[in-house]
Amino acid sequence: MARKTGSHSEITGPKVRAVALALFARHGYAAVSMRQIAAKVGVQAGALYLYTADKQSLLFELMRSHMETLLNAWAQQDLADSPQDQLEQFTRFHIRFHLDRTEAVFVSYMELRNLTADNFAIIEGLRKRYEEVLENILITGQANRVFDVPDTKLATLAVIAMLTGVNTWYRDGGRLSADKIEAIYGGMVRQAVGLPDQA
Amino acid sequence: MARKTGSHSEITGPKVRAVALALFARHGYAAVSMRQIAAKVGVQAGALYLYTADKQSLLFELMRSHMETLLNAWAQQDLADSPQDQLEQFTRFHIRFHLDRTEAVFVSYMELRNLTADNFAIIEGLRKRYEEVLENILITGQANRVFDVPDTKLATLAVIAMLTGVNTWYRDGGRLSADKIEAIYGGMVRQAVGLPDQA
DNA sequence: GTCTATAGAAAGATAGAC
DNA sequence: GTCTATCTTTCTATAGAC
Repeated sequence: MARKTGSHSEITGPKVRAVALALFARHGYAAVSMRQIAAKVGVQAGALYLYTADKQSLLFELMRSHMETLLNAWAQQDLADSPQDQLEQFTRFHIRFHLDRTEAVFVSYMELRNLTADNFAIIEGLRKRYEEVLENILITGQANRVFDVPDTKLATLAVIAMLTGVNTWYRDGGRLSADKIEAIYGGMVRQAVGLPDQA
Repeated sequence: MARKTGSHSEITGPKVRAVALALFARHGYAAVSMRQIAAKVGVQAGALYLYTADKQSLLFELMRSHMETLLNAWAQQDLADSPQDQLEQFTRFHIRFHLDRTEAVFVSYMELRNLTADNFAIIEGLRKRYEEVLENILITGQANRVFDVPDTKLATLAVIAMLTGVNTWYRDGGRLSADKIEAIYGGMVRQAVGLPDQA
């Protein structure tokens, strides 16, 4: 019952995905060859097809996994009581989660057009579920008259774009710590939805 | 002195760039072949090299041209007097300009990693010059105590990310007109920098 | 499970005819 | 100015040995 010696599928499989993620993030899906991935993993190109049906499946699996990890991570949050606190919670959660996975975020935003139509539809569905998390917070706060948001749909997209934008310039060891950035963005988001400067 | 009949460099050259822009925007730089571009232009692949030194130069020229058009368009604006009005002017200008050139915007943000190091540095320089336009407005408004912006650098990046994000979801004939979108985003930006709901 | 070998297609770019 | 033809390289994916 012992597994055959030399079998490394539990190691090599994840390594293939990790290497592919790094290379896709740096050079782009279309610019990366299966040979490049194989070389970095330390196997021959043909061996990759033991771990993925093809290059497209490799990309899709990376994106699907990223989106589901995101949704699961939010689902495990202990949701705050008031819409104001939920908004701050979401802001900090979003920035932190995305700064912790810059490669997956980059690939998930940049490589959408390289998905097949079917795969694209699945990823889009997951992305919309995440947007609904924020929109529901805004809708509740608007109904309670604590927010001033003329269009919750646009505000959702505006806030998410603003927060995800941090990934385009943040670098470890830069001028501001992640915590400080969360605080500053938290303040800007509060003001953007019409809350006073401090609760 | 008459130009040789059958010479079309003034027509074909721009057409090559227009076709390349459309294809790069849709499929990505790395995924588009010179043969595909040539087929859409209506020439053979070899003929493209009469209008561009290579594929990289074609990409760079599209991005450089886009950024310089952007900077020139802003330079020709009649600048408003107060920081508040300048901020609204910038918001409307940015959304309008970017919605009018979705392909160039897409390529200029997505294909940065496919530029050579030298070309990347040039494009980055142009992008920073544009960011300074907004940051200078925020700095002035902050100095005059009409804005409440704890960090003008972060606020600059946050506002630009928010505004450019419109391009990811806007479609002609959608729920909201460009003018309405400008108004709603104008309001959110005002609030984000600490201005009251209406001037 | 990984290898070598290779099929088969397509890429960027150039040469030289017209 | 555009063409055909081609050089050279590289690609994804598969077949079959071990």
